[in-house]
Amino acid sequence: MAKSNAALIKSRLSAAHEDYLKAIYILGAQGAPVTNSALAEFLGVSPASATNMVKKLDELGLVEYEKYREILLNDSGRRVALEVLRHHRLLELYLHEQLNLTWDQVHDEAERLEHVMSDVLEDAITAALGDPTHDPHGDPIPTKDGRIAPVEGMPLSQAEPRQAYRLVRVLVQDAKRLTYLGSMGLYPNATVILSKRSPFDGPLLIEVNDEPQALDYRLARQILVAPAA
Amino acid sequence: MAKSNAALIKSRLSAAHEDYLKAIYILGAQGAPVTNSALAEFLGVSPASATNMVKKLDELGLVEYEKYREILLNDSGRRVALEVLRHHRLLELYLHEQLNLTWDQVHDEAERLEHVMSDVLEDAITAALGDPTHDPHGDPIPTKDGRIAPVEGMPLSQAEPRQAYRLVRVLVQDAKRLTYLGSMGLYPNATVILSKRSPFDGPLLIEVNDEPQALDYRLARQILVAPAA
DNA sequence: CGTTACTTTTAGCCATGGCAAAATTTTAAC
DNA sequence: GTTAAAATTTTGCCATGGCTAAAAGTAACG
Ligand SMILES: [Mn+2]
Ligand SMILES: [Mn+2]
Ligand SMILES: [Mn+2]
Ligand SMILES: [Mn+2]
Repeated sequence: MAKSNAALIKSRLSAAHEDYLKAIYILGAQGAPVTNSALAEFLGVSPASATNMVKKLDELGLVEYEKYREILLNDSGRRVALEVLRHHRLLELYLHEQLNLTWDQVHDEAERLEHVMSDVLEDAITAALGDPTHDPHGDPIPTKDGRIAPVEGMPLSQAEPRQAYRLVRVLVQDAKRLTYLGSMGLYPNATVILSKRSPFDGPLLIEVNDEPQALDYRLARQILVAPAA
Repeated sequence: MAKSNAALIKSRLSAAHEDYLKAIYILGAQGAPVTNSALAEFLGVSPASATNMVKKLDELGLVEYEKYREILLNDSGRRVALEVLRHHRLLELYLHEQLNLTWDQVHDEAERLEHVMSDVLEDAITAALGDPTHDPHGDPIPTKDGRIAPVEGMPLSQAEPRQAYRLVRVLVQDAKRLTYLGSMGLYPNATVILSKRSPFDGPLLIEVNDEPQALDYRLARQILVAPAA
């Protein structure tokens, strides 16, 4: 046979297919079952459109799917999803490190580039970055053979007061919020100390690299930290 | 008005639109009138498909077109074409210079990336390269405001024997032939001397950076040179 | 356990950008 | 000028990936 089955499948996948698979992976990684409506909302399409595409992905042998049930990636689908996610996060890091795009600019750019990147370019970027493991938001970059580091860290909202933590990951996606967090120095590897909690899920008083800052509780839940080394 | 007319038009253009406009520009720049069949062949689509798209481009106000006649870009269309061409050639150079792709790999990659590159990325690449004027094949890069340097150089096939020339541009597109030319050192800025012509449009004996080489006449016609400084 | 609210699928539509085959127009040859 | 060849357009088709509205299924509540 000239091509592997995997290569045959992959060559037929459009950007839409890839975004759906990646979305199913990301939603699944968040713990909850992947429903049609969650998928549709995540991708900004109608539920009818999501049903339509999920049926196609099932026929292509990329997801396990039965009407009205949870949508599950199978091994083939997960492999594709992780490859696209690798592209995305490598691109985000490259754009940030080598081309000085800000961490709130890189997502939208990577969202398009991820679908048109050749293997040669993927390898060139990997080499230029020295085989990196995490993107600018602290998200782990899947390896070329489809492995991905487990989620580390706990929400800053649950940190012990007065302990020094290292910021490991920012789950915030919104560009404006990222800009704001960056203005406080809340990037991966920043040193963060929780000085004081407010009652009623109120704002946290924190120190970021020794600077005092106030941080909204909802944002603090989306910032993951680990005890400082 | 919130957006300029130009911005309104541009936001609706697909990769297909952009490739057609770029193709019309490139074919036109080669001197001959742009016919439907030439356009179809250049893009690898059927003549019916080309007709269909050209009609759309006419309706969008990007080309001047009347049935059975030559296809002409108007100012709007030329502006778009030059912007896409700028993307293409900036990308080719960036991929070659910064990511070490070979000059025969960059075209296919740029052909896809050119359509999904934001203004921010374009500017970042421009800055990283120091506002370059020519791509790895010696093709001029249009400026951001849509100007493009005129074609310089004469075909190597018409060079004066024993004179030192500087290679300025390689019109060859085929990846295999580019690899071959590269193996002889026939890159832009190489010093080339025509040692001897063969009769009957036969091969040329040349010196490339002081190394003797034999070069097919048909390839020599696609290599442009200028008298060495 | 039946009714209601919610989710999901189905049905039918649309725009895009391809194609092949047939019809038409232009061009070239006589 | 007529005719044959070549180029171009028209016609009708297809796959893709959206959408809305209507139908159907699932789940939750009293
Ligand atoms: Mn995407
Ligand atoms: Mn990220
Ligand atoms: Mn292109
Ligand atoms: Mn080029």
